[in-house]
Amino acid sequence: MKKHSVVIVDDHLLFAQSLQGLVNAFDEFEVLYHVKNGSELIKKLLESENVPDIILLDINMPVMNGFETMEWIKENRPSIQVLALSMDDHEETIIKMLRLGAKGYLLKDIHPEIFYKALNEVISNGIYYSERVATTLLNSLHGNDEKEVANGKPLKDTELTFLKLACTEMTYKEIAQEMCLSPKTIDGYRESLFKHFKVKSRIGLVLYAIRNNLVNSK
Amino acid sequence: MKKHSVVIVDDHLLFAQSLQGLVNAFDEFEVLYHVKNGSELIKKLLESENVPDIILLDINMPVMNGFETMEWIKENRPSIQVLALSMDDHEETIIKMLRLGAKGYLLKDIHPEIFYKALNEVISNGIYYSERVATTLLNSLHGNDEKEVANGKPLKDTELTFLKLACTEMTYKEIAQEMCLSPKTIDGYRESLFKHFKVKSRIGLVLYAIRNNLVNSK
DNA sequence: GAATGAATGGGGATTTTTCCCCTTTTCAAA
DNA sequence: TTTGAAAAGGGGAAAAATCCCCATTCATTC
Repeated sequence: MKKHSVVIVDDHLLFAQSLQGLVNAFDEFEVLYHVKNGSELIKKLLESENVPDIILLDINMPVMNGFETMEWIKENRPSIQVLALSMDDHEETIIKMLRLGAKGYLLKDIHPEIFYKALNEVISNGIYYSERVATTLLNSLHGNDEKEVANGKPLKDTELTFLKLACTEMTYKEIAQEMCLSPKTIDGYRESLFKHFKVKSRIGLVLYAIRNNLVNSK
Repeated sequence: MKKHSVVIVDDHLLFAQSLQGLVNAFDEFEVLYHVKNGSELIKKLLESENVPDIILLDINMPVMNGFETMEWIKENRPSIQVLALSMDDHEETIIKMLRLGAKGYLLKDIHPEIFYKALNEVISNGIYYSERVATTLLNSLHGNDEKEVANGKPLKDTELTFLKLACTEMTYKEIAQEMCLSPKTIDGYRESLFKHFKVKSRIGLVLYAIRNNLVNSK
């Protein structure tokens, strides 16, 4: 029986190496290779005709993160089953990744047996949702429509730009100059995002953005 | 030859399991057991007379984190060599952990061979500093005295309490009420921390606190 | 006892943030 | 071509944050 091939994309070498050992311990799976980020993955995929069955994709990586990488895979190698792999259990991150086409979302603190189950499920069913991820998805649907819009709708480019700058020590006046807009327009963005995220102050906005990975916190 | 015994403390089961496989693959080491947090570790240490040689200690854990656990080990099982294990490469975290008595600080993205080297070093030399950690330590010493004081001196309890509350949507007035102090005293803390951390605004303070794990960002 | 320094707190001014109500411009759908 | 919604921008005021200078208390040290 031919083993299902797995590729690991994770910048934490220790984790990647350990994970590779774990996967190889399963009879049905074997690791083709592992790479440190999306760029390296794409290079490997382009230069090799050996297409993996499954990609285990970390989200938080330097150089090219999981979201960008997922987009590329969806566009160029749609047949590969991608399982997102992250420590981040925030709703927005999970939803974003699944919308981009990931077939499952594994939290790094799951039990190895569940991990094994996930690999099998994604091969046989083309999808794997853990209970926790399914619950998260349900919760996001059960909220009122307002919240659904709030958490599901992607931010416009200008809003995201503003949000990133709001997560710095710049004043709104400086942000306005930076974005070549009137301070009043910036004030409009601010008010809009306050309502959108249900926060009461710029501090709340920054905390929300960081907690939900809308900006790089580090 | 008796193998050196290793205990893993990490809430990421997948990582812990994988790491266990890696350690067991080394001839000189074997994993005694792994636990999910500090509380479980202490329970195991107390009920078993089999004292491990090395503890691999994650820092970010629910229930009982790495700092608290380290303090307990230093107090009650000082003979055990503890290697801190974290994704967090921020200066304050590293220094805090080493001051608490960790014999080394491993970043989770290190190469498995370096990991192997670290295990051996901590057995033979009682200490292992990676180049990156050593550099971080050096940088923290090479800064001017002001910075050394700023980054090395632990915060007073009141300041830390204020800092945590400042990382919420509360106004200073509300924080003052919460801490049963005059708003003016709070203003003093604020100004002091601004200078201490070289930030210009409350936003800057929040970002600094989160980036340096002075508060829980999530 | 005097000096030093930290913790606490006040006065007061300026800047920034926050909020609400409004107008103009733009741009695409009807 | 109209119309309607979204984006951009404005006025103005209240609240919060920021800053600087200073007073009191209290313990420690010289």
